[in-house]
Amino acid sequence: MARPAAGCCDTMGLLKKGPWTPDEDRKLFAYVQQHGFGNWRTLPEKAGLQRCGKSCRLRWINYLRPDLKRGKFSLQEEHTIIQLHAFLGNRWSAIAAHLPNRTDNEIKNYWNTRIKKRLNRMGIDPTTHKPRSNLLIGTLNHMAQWESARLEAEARLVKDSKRILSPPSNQKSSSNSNNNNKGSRPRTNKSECLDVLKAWQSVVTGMFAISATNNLDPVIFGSNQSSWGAAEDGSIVGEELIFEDDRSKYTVPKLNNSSSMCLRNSMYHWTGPRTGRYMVEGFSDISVHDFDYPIQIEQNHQDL
DNA sequence: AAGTGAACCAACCGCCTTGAA
DNA sequence: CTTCAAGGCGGTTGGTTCACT
Repeated sequence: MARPAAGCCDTMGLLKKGPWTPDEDRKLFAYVQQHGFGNWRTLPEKAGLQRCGKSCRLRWINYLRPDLKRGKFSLQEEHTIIQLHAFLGNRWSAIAAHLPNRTDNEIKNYWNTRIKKRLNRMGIDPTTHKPRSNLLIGTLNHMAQWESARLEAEARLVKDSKRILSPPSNQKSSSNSNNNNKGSRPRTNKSECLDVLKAWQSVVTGMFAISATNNLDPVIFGSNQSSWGAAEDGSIVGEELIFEDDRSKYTVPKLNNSSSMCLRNSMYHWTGPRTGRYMVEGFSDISVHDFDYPIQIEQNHQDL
């Protein structure tokens, strides 16, 4: 095919390239306003521009079009982009079709410079929208250790419970030669395994807290199958963590006897009574999976 | 104040699709 | 059916601005 150099109708190298000047913008805008853009190839000459038609078209579509909405993307727009990208992939024009007054170029830039990086920081593959395996493996190893410790502690609890229940009432544990090797700390019905649970909670919430202090987005780890429940006696201590940046507010509720945390469908899910708060605002795209756990989402006051 | 790297974004490049001849 | 022009699209580049040291 005797086709000119791809991408440009300027075969002689006579046409201007690079940033548009205000004067060029005025000429293009005035011409399109008056005549419309019938044929981009012939438009530059008619409009008195030393540009190729393709360049004019791009300038009009991405910058001069009067219906363009410029400036910061709202949280709602960001949600839409992430969700549509999960379905459509890098089909920017298709995504742009769902975001009135935004250009595909703008969305593409926003994705590549911000959302993509953020997802990466969170250990989520921006292409597949799933947790990255290496992070997952590391996390799973870590979790496996905790799970192992938990099971061990639970086994010890059961064992201790039997021992506590079995002696006659007149025999105190402090006088029991089998039970005095670690001092005479009185037993309570607070199980030892709860220390593991507390530690686990501090690790999990710590992840979020660290993320917050580093001005990063919360990290959501995920896997499947493994599950973890909260203490049954409600003795876990710790406060609900709330932190926020200029756009979002994140809440990590404390675990107690009426709430629990588990892994399912590659996500952590907290369950429990409604607190009026939400888990991780701003990432509903990530949370939208076919799980049957209610996730509280509270709209931020700033956007939406 | 100067230097440096990161972040941002406009614009370009090259390939693909579409529709007319 | 083939060819070709034009428009459309996504990837990439490079200049500018910002933040930090």
